[in-house]
Amino acid sequence: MARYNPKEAEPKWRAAWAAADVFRAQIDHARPKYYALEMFPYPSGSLHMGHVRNYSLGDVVARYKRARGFSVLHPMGWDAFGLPAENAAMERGVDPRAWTYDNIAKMRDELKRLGLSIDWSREFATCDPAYYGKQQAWFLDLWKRGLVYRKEGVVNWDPVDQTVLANEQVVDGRGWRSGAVVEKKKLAQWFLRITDYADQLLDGLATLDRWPEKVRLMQENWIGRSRGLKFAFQFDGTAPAGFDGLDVYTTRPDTLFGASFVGIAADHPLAERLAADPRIAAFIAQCRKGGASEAEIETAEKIGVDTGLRVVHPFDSSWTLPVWIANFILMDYGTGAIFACPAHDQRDLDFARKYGLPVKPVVLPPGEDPATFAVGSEAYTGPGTIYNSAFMDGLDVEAAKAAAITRIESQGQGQGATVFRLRDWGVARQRGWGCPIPVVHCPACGVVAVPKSALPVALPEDLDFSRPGNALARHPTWKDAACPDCGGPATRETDTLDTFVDSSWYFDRFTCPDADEPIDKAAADYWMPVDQYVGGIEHAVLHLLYARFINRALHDAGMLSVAEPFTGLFTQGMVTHETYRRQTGEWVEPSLLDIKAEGNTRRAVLMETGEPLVIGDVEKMSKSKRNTVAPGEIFDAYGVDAARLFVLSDSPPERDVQWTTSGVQGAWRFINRVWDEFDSQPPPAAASGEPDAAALALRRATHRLVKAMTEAVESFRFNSGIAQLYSFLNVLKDNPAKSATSALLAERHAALSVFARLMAPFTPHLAEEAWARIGGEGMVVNAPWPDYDRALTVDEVVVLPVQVNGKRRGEISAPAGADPADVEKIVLADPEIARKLEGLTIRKVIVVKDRIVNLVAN
RNA sequence: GCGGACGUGGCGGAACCGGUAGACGCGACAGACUUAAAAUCUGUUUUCCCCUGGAAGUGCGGGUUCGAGUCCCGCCGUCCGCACCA
Repeated sequence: MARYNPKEAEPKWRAAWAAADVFRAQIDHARPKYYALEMFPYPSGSLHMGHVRNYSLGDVVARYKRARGFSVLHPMGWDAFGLPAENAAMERGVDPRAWTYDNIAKMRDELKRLGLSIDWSREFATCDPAYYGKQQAWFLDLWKRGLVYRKEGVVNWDPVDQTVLANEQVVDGRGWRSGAVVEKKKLAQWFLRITDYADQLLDGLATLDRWPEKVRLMQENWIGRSRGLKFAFQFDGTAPAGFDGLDVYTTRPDTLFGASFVGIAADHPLAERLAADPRIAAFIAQCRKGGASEAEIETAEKIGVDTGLRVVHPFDSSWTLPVWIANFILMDYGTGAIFACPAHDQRDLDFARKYGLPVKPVVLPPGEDPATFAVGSEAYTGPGTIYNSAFMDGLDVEAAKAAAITRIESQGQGQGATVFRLRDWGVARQRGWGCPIPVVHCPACGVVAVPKSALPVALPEDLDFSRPGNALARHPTWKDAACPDCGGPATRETDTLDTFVDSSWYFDRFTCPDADEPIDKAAADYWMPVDQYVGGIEHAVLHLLYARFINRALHDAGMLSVAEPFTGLFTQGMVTHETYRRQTGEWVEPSLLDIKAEGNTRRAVLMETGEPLVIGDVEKMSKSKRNTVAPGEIFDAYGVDAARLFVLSDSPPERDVQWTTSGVQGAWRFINRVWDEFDSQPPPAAASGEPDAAALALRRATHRLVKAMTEAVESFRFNSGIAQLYSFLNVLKDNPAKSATSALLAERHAALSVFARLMAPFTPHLAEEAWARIGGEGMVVNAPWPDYDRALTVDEVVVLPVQVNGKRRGEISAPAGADPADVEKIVLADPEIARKLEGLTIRKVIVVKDRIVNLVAN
């Protein structure tokens, strides 16, 4: 049997594709367009299996759509700014620019080796001045439109990376990259007004019907829209200087008559104003000390201090409420102040019980008696009828909310309000390896935009990264500039933009990588939106929310016609591997060990010494657990197609896939068996006469395969599709060329031609080699996806299982589409089934056409 | 605590609309080829039993239905996201 030789075939076909320039994307209004995109990689220097999976998945889509006649855009670039380059520079004394471009060169070679259907002519890196200069241009446009502002504010400070983090980049109170506990720091910051788009971003989710429900939900929760009432309490007696009233926000205005006290955050300006009182000062200090980590919040007891101030109830001027400072109220949500209704809010209840404050129920649960209903240690938050509430008595919760809002509005004390959890996006980073914010600070004119003619504001060549901190800020001359307005001496802004800004519009730029404007509208109008975006779930709220925001902002600035950038999103699972440790606890990498199987148990030993190892959990491939497998080594051993095939075949794409050596060997075996079928097929001979039974059966199987594969690819069930290819190969093996009639040989040739086209998105190199072997015209990459005849996907005679009372008791054969009455006759005439029915009377016969027969009998 | 997803052989998984549960692959076992091994090929492989057949079986307990892995109710478990959000 001839072995398939990927070492020879794979480079040959990649060269052939490149020579024919087949993947160049071209605007062609005669054809439907398709934009397939995978999240672009950070150029870390080496390809890992996660990349192999991500880009193989996207490549299946891109190649399939090409074969279906779409004009396809499938580009690639590099998310190239960011801290790893600075860290490499600091640790090894290399230049971050050189380090990054070297890594890009290495990874480009590895990616090209994967045989992806990429239009490489559109490649760029976000650290190219030609890219970030255009980013600076639209940044200034957004500034002009009021979407960029500077504000002194409390920011999340990562003490390890020495930079500011956005809220989205703080996970469990720690920096998303460094893992360091985040500190609060006051700093002048640049913000993008993402909150202006909160409603749009939320409502837009409803239109994204080809996004995973999970991601839409995560964004919905992150944006966190809530509707309620914002109103001001008047102080009883003299108001503290500078305070007319006390603004609070509530989603439960229906419970206003259950008010017990008013609470403010420790960071609230009023609390700070009262800090002259040492008791209050001490309490504020105590609150600030408390960490923001998950565990601390979980266990933190609700504590507070009474300010001594009192405010007047909005619906009863004779009723006053005490004002407390409480640790469970957050300054950065709502107004940083609440009115508390302990009977119907658990936090308020815990607090009220601790400090002996009143608990007065105002919502009566259905079926409860108002005379006896009482709240114990659990607040009642369910539906019910309002009572103890003057003008709201008898209303249900929703009606009471509306009534309370109307009354407050008519009193001029406040109004219905929508509040978001989403905060504006702090985009400035105190880093040298990033896109400079294109402004100068002039002592006379203030903050002044750099004119577009002077863009890009490029990074200097000679940044010093030997020490932590902002290399740009300490550069001796770079920041010196003339003010564009008055010409006087001024200082450049030394903050750079968050790298998530870089990745928020690269897909737009891919449509026109050489345009003078940031986005060429004609090109973007043709290609956008991205029809299928593929990437990891970890970007569910970071990148995917920012990109949606920026795209909308650019749309509103007239640069784009499309508001939502990605109409289809697919989030793929991770690549995992078993972990192995020595008895001492040290991790051992897979290449150093041997797995021995005894029956159903497996044992791992160190290859060199035979030392037994502990087989641990299956986890995401990571350097720290040493459970990685280098793609390059797999490509060398089995070829690229085997690696692609395995990561695509072994699990559904959205789930994690477990890398195993035996699995990739299975894929390699399949490739050789496929090759053997093509290799053993003699040159096409004239088909002789009518196809015989075997040929017809093969034809039907082929049409069934096309149907199954088409449906599997369309619905991202690539693993099932590949299983169909495996099954079909078994059919081919059962009809070998060497013993075939000439009619069957002709049918085999047709089947192989279909097979080559169906496997092309998955194993593109093998498909070309196989296509050439059977004399296919041109390259398979240019061959159309095969069609199928629905009539041929069903057999003429179907085997129907026959159940008696729901249990399988036999089967019969019937013509496809046979009338239920005829099927019933066949069933009743069957002696085997008659035997099973002995002593029973048939009560009912259910015939499901071409599927099953069920006899109900007793 | 809130929200969501998922529980199927030794393993990854299939079963798309409620219609033969376990496709396909991996592993294991047996056989062929071989001096031998690797590779390759052929076969078997959910469990149990009184084995020409039969029973049970998709986390557990109920329900709907002629028929449930699939739908409904209640538990249990695993994973993910958010988390003092007023």
